[in-house]
Amino acid sequence: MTSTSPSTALPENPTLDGVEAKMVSRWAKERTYAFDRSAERANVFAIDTPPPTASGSLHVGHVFSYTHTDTIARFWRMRGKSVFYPIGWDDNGLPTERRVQNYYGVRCDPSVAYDPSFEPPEKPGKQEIPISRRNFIDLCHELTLIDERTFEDLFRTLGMSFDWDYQYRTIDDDSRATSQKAFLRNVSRGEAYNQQAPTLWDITFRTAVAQAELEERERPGAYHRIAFARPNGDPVVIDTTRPELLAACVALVAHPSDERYQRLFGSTVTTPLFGVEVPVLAHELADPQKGSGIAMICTWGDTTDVTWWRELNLPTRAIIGREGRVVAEPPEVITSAEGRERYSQLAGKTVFAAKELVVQMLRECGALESEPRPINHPVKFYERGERPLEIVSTRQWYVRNGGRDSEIRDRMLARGEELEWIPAHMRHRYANWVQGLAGDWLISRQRYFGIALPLWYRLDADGEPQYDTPIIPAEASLPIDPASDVPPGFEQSQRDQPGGFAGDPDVMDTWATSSLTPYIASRWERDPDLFDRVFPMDLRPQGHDIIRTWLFSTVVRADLESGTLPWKTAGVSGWILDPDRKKMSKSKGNTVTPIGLLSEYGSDAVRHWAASGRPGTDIAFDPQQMKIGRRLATKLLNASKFALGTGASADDATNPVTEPLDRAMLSALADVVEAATRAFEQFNYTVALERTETFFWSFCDNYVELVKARAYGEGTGAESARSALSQALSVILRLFAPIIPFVTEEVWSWWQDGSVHLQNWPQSDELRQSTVDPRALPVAIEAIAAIRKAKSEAKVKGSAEVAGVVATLPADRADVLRLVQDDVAAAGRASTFTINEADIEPQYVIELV
RNA sequence: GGGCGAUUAGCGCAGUGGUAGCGCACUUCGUUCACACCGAAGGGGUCACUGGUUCGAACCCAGUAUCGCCCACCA
Repeated sequence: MTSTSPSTALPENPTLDGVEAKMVSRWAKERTYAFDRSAERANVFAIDTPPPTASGSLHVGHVFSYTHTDTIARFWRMRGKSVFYPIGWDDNGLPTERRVQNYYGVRCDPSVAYDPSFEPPEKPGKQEIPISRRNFIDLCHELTLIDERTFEDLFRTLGMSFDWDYQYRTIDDDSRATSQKAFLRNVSRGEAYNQQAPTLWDITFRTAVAQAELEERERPGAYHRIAFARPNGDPVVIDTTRPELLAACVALVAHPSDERYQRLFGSTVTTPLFGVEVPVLAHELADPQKGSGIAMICTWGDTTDVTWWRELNLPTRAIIGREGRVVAEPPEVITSAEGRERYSQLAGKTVFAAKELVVQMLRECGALESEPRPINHPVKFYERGERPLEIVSTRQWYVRNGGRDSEIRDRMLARGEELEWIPAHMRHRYANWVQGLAGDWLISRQRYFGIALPLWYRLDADGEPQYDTPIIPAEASLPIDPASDVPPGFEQSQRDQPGGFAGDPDVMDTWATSSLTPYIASRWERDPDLFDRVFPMDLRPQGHDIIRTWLFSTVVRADLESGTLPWKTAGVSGWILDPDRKKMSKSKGNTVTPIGLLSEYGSDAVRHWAASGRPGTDIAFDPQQMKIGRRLATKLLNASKFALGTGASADDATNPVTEPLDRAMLSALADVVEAATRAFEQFNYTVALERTETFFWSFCDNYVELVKARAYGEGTGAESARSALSQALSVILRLFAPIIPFVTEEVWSWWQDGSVHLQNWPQSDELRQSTVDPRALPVAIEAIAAIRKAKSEAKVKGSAEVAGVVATLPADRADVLRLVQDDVAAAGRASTFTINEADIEPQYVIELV
């Protein structure tokens, strides 16, 4: 049989130039990656793709982890699954607000009236322009759309096989309706509640912050030794880093077993400066080793204060307001004229200024036992904030997540056990977090660009909101904006009037919405047919830094709403570290933008580099590594052209493979197929790549060299060679396709129909040869390597003629060598080839011309 | 303080009981004959340390050290 396939059209000079653009447009036009929604659930592979933060920028870390998921998606697609691979954009929340603020030079001021004709300046001015909430939100929508277009271009260039018809935005109406509906279901089942309570508060952004958004930073501070007075005038000295909270002091506390303070428990002392009588109490959390062993409890200097305040039933004397300044009114308990006068000097001051003044006052009245001793200590910050958090009493909405309820906590821990984790040890991070929860999930935020809490409150005759009985909208009316929509049974004129209603002014935490991505992407209750085919999903890919936020909150929501895990497997990816092994992040300024990498090395090269990072492991960024994939892609072009240039075509794959070398090569390839398949099934794209790549280079360097002379000839030997080349190339392209989709598609297009990405994943049994000595290939390689070595040592070129080769090796290996003798002689350009048998290590004597 | 991970060639990394590997970098040689974004042949490692298990340990066990990450109540 000769090569007659009309589809074979080899390029003169194969090149990678322009291949990305060509394939991106072809895949879009042909809808290569469209989800087949007629598939039953069992035949679907559904992925809960992380929606990138639209206001950020994509960096090389995104390229890394998104590539990992894409290889898995492509593998399952070729295995015949209908792959549900949507993409969303996380565009609600504070990051967007900050970006809009900087990009346009504006500031949201809810007191400003809406200006329909407002246009932002060309360039941001020095002074931020105050604009209405509605204008601000319009700009958020505008800018995120621009950003998302840029992201889409990058993802397409990278070769992500998303189905772009299943896009969502976390701020679009569908996401808003889903988020509000899920929240209202939580409310109706008693899983969400509102409460006035001490709240971690960011004074810059003026919003409450959840436990999951905290981070600790080392900050300089100082111990201040302050003397309280016993009724008899004896001093009791405490150490504090927060002397400015003295007016908020409600008690002193020491460890119950601390002998130094035993006699004080139950007695009272008087605060300096303000003359307030406070009790001395005992509590296990007081650490005898810290400071003087006795601490001042204030409302509230830190989370320990909150614990003490709650467990010891102490009164509230909060003095720090939402702006981070001392409030105007002193606590009622300060009654002395002197105390009230001192307080009035503090009122309105920032925490920092108040601290200085209190220290000065203490010094003047002799209550400062010694000068402040500087220390460095951990201080809690909002992860995006720049000033330490304060604790302020506010009313907020919470969702029960096990933080205050051991039954729910145990259930969430069980979910963590039920989930398959890749890599397995990430399971501990989840358990660690859930076990350490300090309270329920605070989901309300005092911000603008977010999804509104879909509630109103009745106002009583005094205009006070009735928080216990919120007015809940009908699900069909969602999404709603309580700031402009009017609840059923009320008139707009009753807004904010006594006896009328008020809209909840807050928005939901961004995680309250992104915890619903499995519901948003699968169009929960908007498209029940789709939902049933894809939920619960198969895979959640994500970074390990957001196990405590995105992963955990998604598990919570699915447990509460559906009583199930949201997905079967969590694939946790590692970080990209810079060459100094520090995590790359924008704030450190050590990020690498992917666009330059993609254009310099090509998408396949960058993907190859990404796929060489094992699941879950951090990897140091080194642009040198991009060259490996580039070289592979180039090799694939040239080797394919050469193999097909022998005349091998798609039709030849059905020719009988008769030659031992060919049969041994195909059997070795069958082993590779099995290993790669097993690896991919375990999400290990790295091992799949490594096995395929090793085989491919040996295939090029050895098998193709050994067989080329025969393949160019005629007869059964030539037909066998061309069949083996055709089969092997087809399989190799398919094995590589998930990792390097561009070059494989390019080569496939030269000689095959359709997209390589829609072909069946290769099966080992199609390649496995029933009668073959598998040693034929390694023995042939050993022989040709010996000839090459002799030529290299003699410093002659590889194409030099060889007068004769004498091989001496054990009888059974000699038999194998005889099977491939002609191929070796041809490839080595040896005119005579003699095989002797002896029970020694194989030995080759090469006589050069 | 609790938890998790890492430590293998100059650099980046594979290798989980059977003769230490890959890529980059390095050395030498080789381009009309698929590929210079190339090929061939080389050099280079007490597998962090100390014990133990085993016929045999980079691998299993115990401990130590160093680095990194996560968590924990900031006096």
